[in-house]
Amino acid sequence: MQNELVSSIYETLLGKIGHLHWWPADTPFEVVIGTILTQQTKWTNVEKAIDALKSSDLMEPEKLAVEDVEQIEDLVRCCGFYRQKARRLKDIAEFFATEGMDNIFSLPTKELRDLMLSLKGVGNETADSIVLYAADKPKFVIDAYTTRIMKCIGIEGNYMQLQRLFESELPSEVPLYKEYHALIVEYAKNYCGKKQCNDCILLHRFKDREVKNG
DNA sequence: CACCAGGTTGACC
DNA sequence: GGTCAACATGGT
Repeated sequence: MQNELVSSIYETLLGKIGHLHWWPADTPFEVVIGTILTQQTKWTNVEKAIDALKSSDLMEPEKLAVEDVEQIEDLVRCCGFYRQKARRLKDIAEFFATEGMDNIFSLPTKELRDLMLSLKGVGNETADSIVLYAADKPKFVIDAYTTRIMKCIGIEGNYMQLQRLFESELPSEVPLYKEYHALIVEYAKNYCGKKQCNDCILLHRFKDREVKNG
C-alpha cells in the first residue's frame, strides 16, 4: 500500500528542508529561458547567462527573437551546449513573440504541454517545468533526481509512469507541485548521489514500506 | 584527471 | 516501446 507514500515523502522533505519557493525568476519568460539553459547545467551557470541576457536587454520574446544567434551564443556559453541552446532560445522567443505569451499560457494544461513539446529543445521535463512554473498550471515535473530517489526507495518507472504516480496520489495543487519538485531537487543534490546516498532519510524511512503493507 | 550538472534529439533496434 | 552517442562549459 503506497497511497500515502508520495505525500509522506513530501512531508519528510518539507520538514527537513523547508519551503524553497521555486522557480527563481522575475517573469514567466525568464522561467522559459531558464528551463532551456538549465538542461544538464548547474544553476549557478544559468544565473550568469540570465544576468547577461538581462544586461543586454534581451529578456523579452520580441527582443531575443531578433538578436543575432552568434551574440546569444556568447551570452549563454557558460551553460554548455551553447550553440543548440542559443538557436533554440531564439526560435522559442520568436514563437512566443508571434503567438503572444498570454495566448499561449492561457491554453488548457494538456494543450499547452503538447504545444511546448512541439518546440525543438523542449522535452517532457522542460515542457512540464514551463507548464508548472511559467504558466502556473498543475503538472508534476519529473527529473533525473526524482527518478533516482524513487528507484532508491524501490519504485521504478519511466517519466510518464512516475508522473502518473505523483499526480494520482497528490491533490492537483500548483503550489504543492512547485514546492515538491523543488524539494526533491534540493534533497537529491545533497543527500542522494548518483553512486551512493549520504544519510538518506528517505531510504531509511520508506524503503520496502509497500512490501510490508502489501 | 575523471566525473557530474534541475535534458533533448535523431538514429537505431 | 527502450537505448545510445552527441551536444559543451565550468566546478569539485
